[in-house]
Amino acid sequence: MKNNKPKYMLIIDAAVDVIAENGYHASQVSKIAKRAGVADGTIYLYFKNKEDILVSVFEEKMGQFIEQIATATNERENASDKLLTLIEMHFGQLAANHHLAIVTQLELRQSNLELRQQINRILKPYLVVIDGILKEGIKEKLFRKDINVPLLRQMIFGTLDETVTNWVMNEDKYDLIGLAPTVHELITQGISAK
Amino acid sequence: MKNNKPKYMLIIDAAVDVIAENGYHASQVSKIAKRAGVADGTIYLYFKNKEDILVSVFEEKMGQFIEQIATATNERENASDKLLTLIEMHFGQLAANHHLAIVTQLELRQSNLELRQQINRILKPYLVVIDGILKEGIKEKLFRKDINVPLLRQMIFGTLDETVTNWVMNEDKYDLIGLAPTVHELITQGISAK
Amino acid sequence: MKNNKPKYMLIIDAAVDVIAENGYHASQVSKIAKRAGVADGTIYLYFKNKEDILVSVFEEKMGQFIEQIATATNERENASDKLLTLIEMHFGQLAANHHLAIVTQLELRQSNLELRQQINRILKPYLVVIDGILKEGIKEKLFRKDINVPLLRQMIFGTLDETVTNWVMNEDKYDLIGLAPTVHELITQGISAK
Amino acid sequence: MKNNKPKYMLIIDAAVDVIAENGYHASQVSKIAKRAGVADGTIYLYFKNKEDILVSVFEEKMGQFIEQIATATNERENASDKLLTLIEMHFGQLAANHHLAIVTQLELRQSNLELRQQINRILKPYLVVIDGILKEGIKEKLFRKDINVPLLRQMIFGTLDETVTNWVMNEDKYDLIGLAPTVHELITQGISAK
DNA sequence: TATGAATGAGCCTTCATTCAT
DNA sequence: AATGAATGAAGGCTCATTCAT
Repeated sequence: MKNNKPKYMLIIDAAVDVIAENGYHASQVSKIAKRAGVADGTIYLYFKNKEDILVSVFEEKMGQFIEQIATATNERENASDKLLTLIEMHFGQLAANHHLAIVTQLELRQSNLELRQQINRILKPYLVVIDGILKEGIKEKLFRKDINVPLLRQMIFGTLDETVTNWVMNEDKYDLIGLAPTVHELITQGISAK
Repeated sequence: MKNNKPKYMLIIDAAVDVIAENGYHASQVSKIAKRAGVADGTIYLYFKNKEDILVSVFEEKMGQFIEQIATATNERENASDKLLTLIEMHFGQLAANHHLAIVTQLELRQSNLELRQQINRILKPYLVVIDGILKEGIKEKLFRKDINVPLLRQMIFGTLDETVTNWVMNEDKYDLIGLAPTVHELITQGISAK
Repeated sequence: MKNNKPKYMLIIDAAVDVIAENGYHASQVSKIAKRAGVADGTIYLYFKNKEDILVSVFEEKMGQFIEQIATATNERENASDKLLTLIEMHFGQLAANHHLAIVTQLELRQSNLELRQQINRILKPYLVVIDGILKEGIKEKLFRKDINVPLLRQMIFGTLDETVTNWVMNEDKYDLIGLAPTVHELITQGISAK
Repeated sequence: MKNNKPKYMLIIDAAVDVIAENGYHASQVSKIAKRAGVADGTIYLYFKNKEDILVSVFEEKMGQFIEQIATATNERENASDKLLTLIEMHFGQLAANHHLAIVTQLELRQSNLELRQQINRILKPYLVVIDGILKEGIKEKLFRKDINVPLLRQMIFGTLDETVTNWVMNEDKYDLIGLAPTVHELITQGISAK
C-alpha cells in the first residue's frame, strides 16, 4: 500500500471534517486520529498539542484561501474591480467548502484568547491585501482620499465575515455569491439617496 | 448587615467580572460563587446550569444595552441621526464597560452552537431596531429605496462588531467613540470619490 | 381548616408513596416534604435525619403488620393452622398494599448496613411469633421435636420473603395469596414422595 | 516487573475487597482504582461506568460459583444427593470467601432496580440448575410429582439466601456448612411429625 | 516513525441539613 | 411549631498527553 499524502495533511483534513461534523467541543484528539487513520500518539509527532492542530488547520486552509484571493485580485485592472473580485472569492471559496465554512465561522471561534490571537496573526496577510486595494483605489482616485484605511478595512472584513456567518447559521439557504455585487455597491456607494 | 441586592444580580455581575478576568474556560462555577459571596449550591437556586449563567449574563446586560439604544435613537429626528446615535451608543456603552466588552466580544463567542443561537435570539431586538432605522430612512428618502435591508443590517452590525472586537483585542489603545462619525459617514456615503 | 392527622404520620405516608413511586435513590427529603405538604425544615422537627424517616416508615408499617398477624394467629387452634394463617396474612397484607410491598421488598434494601440492622431489630418480634408457632407445634406433636427452630424460622421467613419479592418483581402478575396453601404444605410435608 | 494478570481481573478483585470493607456507598471509584494499583481513568477502559463494575463483579464471581455447583451436582447419582451437594456448595463457597459473601449478601442489594434485574439475569442459570434437580427428582420418584417447581425453587433459594445472610450479619459466628444436612432434610422431609 | 494503553488532574452538580425569621 | 433559602462537601467521569514497546 502506498500512501503519498504525508500524515500531516491527513490529520489537518481529518480535523476539518471532525470539527465540522461534531463541533469544537466534541472533537477529541482521539476522534481526529481515528478519522485520519493514525494512532493517537502519532498526532503528537506532527503537532505540539491539540491547539496546534487548530492553528495549523487555519494556517493551511487560510493560506490557500488568501493566496488565491491575492492572485485573482492582482489580475484585475483597478481597485474597484479588485474589491469586487475579493468579495466574490471570499464568498465563493467558503460557499464551495461547507465544512471549512462551518469551522472558520463557527467552531474555531470557540477557542481561547491565545488561539484567537494566533488566528489573527494568520489573517494578517488578508488584511494587508485589503489595505493594498484601498490604498491603490485612493491613488487611482476611485476612492476618497480622506478615508481611514484601517477602519474601512475593519468595516469590509466585518461585513464579509458577518454575512458569511449569517449564511452558515441559516444553513446555506440562499445564494451567498449572488450577494457579492450588492455588497460591493454598498461599500463603494454608501446608502445615501443620490 | 443588610443586603438588598437580590442574589440573582450579584451572581450575574460576579460572572461578568470572573469571565472577563479569567476567560470563559477558566471560569469555574465555584469561582463565580466565591466572587458573588454565595455558596456554590446557591448558584443553582437561580440558574439551571453553568450555561444558563452565561445566557442570563447576555440577556440582562444586552437587554439594558438594547433598550437604551432604542430609547436614545427614538429621540432623534431622522434616520441618519438615529443611525449616528446608534453607532455612538454601541461604541460608548462597550467602551464604558471594559469587562462587559471583553465578555461579549471575546468570551461569549467561545460557546457551543446552541448557546450561540440563544445569543442570537437575544440580539434579535437590536437587529429589529437597525432594520427600523433603515426602513424609516428609505421612507424619508434619506436612504436609497433599492437597498437590501437585511443585507445592509448585516453590514452595519458586522462593521460595528468587528470594530469593537479589534478595539478590545488591541487593549483599548485608541478612542473607540471617536470612530463613530467616520463609521457613520462611511455607511451613508460609501467610499467612492465624489 | 382542620388537620387532625399529626404531621408525623403525614410524613410517613408521604415517604411510602414517594419511595414506591420514585425508588429509594430518587426520594429526596424535599420530595417527601412536598408530598406531605410541609416545608423541608419541618421534617427535621419530627425526624432526626433522612435515615430516621426510613426506619420510622418500617417501624410504623411493620408494627401494624406484625401485630395483626400475631392477633390473627392467636385465634387459631393449633400450630399448623397458625402457620397457615401467618402465611396467608403475610402474603395478603403485602398484596393489598402495593406501595408498601415495593418499599419493603425492593427499596428499603438499598440502604446501608446500619439501617438494615435497625430493620432487623424491628423485624425481631415477627421472628418471635414464628418461633412461638414452631415451639407450640413441637409441644403439640404436630411438628417433629428434633427441628432446629432458628434455622427453620430462617427457612420460613426466607421462603415467604423470596416469594413476595419475586411476585413484586414480576409486577403482581399472579395471585400471591393463592400460593399460601401450597407453601404451607411444602413446609409441613416436605417434598419427598410418600 | 512482570504483571501478567490482566487489569480487568485486578479491578474486579479490588472491587470485591473495597466494597466488602467499606460498603457499597463508600466505595468510590478512586478507592477501587487505588487498590487495584491503576489510575482512575484506567477503570473506564475496562468498565462502562461504576455500576458496570458491580455487575461484572457479580457476573465473574457468580459465573464460577454456578459452574462449580453445576459440575459437582452432576457427579451425584440422584436428585436428593444432588440437592444436598448444591446446599453444601452454596454454603461452602460463600463461607470460604468472606469478602465475596458480604458483597453478594449485603452490598450488592443496595442497588437500583435496573441493577437488581441484571443480577437476576446472571442468577438465572443457577435457578435452572435447581429446577433441573427438582424435575429429575420427580422423574426418579424421589420427589412428589405434584410439587410446584417454580414455587419450590423460590423456597429453596429463599431459604439458602436467608440462611447465608443471617450468617453474614451474625459475623460468621457459627458453622454455616454444618447446617447443610439439616436444611436438606427440612426441605425433603418437611416438619410434620412422622 | 508509529503505536495505543495508561495516566490523573480537573469540575459541575446534587441534596441532606441548618438556621434566621 | 413552621418555614424555605442557603449551605458546601463530595465524586463520577472525560480526555489531552505520555511513554514503553
